[in-house]
Amino acid sequence: MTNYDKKYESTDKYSLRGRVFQRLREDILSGKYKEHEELKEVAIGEELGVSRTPVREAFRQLELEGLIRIVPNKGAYVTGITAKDVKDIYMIRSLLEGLCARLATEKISKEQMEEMEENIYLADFHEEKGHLDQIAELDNRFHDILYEACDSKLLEHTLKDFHRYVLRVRQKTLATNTRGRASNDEHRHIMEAIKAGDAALAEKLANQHMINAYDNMVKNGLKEIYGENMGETAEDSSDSK
Amino acid sequence: MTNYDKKYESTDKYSLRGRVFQRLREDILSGKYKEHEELKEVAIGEELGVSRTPVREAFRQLELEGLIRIVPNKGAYVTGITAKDVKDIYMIRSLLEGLCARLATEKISKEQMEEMEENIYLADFHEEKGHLDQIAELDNRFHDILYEACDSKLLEHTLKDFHRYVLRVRQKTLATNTRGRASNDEHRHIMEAIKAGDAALAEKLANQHMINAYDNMVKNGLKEIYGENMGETAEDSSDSK
DNA sequence: CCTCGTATAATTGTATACAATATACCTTCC
DNA sequence: GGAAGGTATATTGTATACAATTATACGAGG
Repeated sequence: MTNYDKKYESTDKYSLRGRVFQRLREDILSGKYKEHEELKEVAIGEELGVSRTPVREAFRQLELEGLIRIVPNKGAYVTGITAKDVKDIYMIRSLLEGLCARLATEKISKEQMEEMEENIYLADFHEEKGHLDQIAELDNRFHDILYEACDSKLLEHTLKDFHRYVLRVRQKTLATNTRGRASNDEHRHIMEAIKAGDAALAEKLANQHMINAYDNMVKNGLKEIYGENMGETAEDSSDSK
Repeated sequence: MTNYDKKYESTDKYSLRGRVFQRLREDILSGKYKEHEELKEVAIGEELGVSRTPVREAFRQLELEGLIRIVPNKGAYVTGITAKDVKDIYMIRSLLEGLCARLATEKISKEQMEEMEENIYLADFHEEKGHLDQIAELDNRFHDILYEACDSKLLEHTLKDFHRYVLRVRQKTLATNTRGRASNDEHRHIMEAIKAGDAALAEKLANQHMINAYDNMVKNGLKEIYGENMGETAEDSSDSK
């Protein structure tokens, strides 16, 4: 057990700070607080019935998670994700998910393997029925299983960070297209490679899975959301005020 | 400009919290505070002449940087790095430094290219003279230049995180061996590949550079520092008290 | 001698008061 | 009318007081 999971253990669910942190993270990821929106300490505190102290500490944590940006003596703002950020993240994830799949081939446990198979089976079912929410949920869970199976807390932590970071964008694009089936087929092939003990193939398939996911995002509206200026910041348009 | 560098801009150097944060980070990385040592809010506050509030906020940031671990209602402890952690980091860095070198081949600026060449030239000089401190400094700087040259704030940020994280270990191993020359030669080859526009070669060389660096660490005392139990935690030996 | 429990001390968690800073608005002067 | 400056207000930064929790020491009971 490394320091990294203990770090996560310590993300205190029951202290006020921990609850504020988790609540704000949820609200940012779900879109309740929109990009570039200012978060005021007193307003958040009153809404949650706590003082400024735990709110401030939660802010410091959210900043390091990359979800908000704190400008000294000014305020805390929900960060925007640029199209360039998304591209970079998928580039990085492509390599690291490949590494993760390769390591998982050696390290995956029986239970994890079974949950992975069940995950794919269930996703097929919900795909038939058109249950978009469940499909998204299972998709997320598939990757989490993979992360946990690689037996590297550091890699797991890094990948979960990136994964969470792009969730905001994914929610806007995945629900309206037909990527679900293809994605699950790719999951199946990755799983089969791992089960067969073919680490090199698992790595290659996981690499490609990320590339496909990104390509699909671009095709299905990423540019519409973030503008044609892929690579420029979305924040520049709101800096006047 | 993405949110990530703005995040870094906001690492306030002049507020008390920012100064405490940077000071503690320095002290942890330099080894003033040893692994598993407990950091007490009042003690740190008195030493730096500030109240607990900025210290607490600095702790929250240090935790997210992975330098300390906060156990609710108990305390803050300097994190230990296990041999497994180091191995995982170098595995990840190998891939990402390769990606970084590949991207840098397209994106590097004239100034960055020149600083890189100068860096290698200077490192040769100090290698001749046996200036170990300068060699280490130039080695760090070479990688920072590479990170900055890839034109991805996200990748840069991620790599700097990992780089900083292993510095503590590296200081214990690099100063006493003859890796300096070989390392600088590898830097030169990476630089030449970038200069020649050969992205694939630059990636491959950067991959291998990390693998070599790790192999050298293992040969030169990593196990002595962290025990033979590569993969187990160093923290288990201090949990009784 | 060991174990358990209680009291006490030490430490962190939270709230609040006060200080410093930034923003907005209004006045004044050109 | 517009620009410069100052004052009021809002917001964050810091310090401190108090509450809650945890660790420690000590003594009673077995």
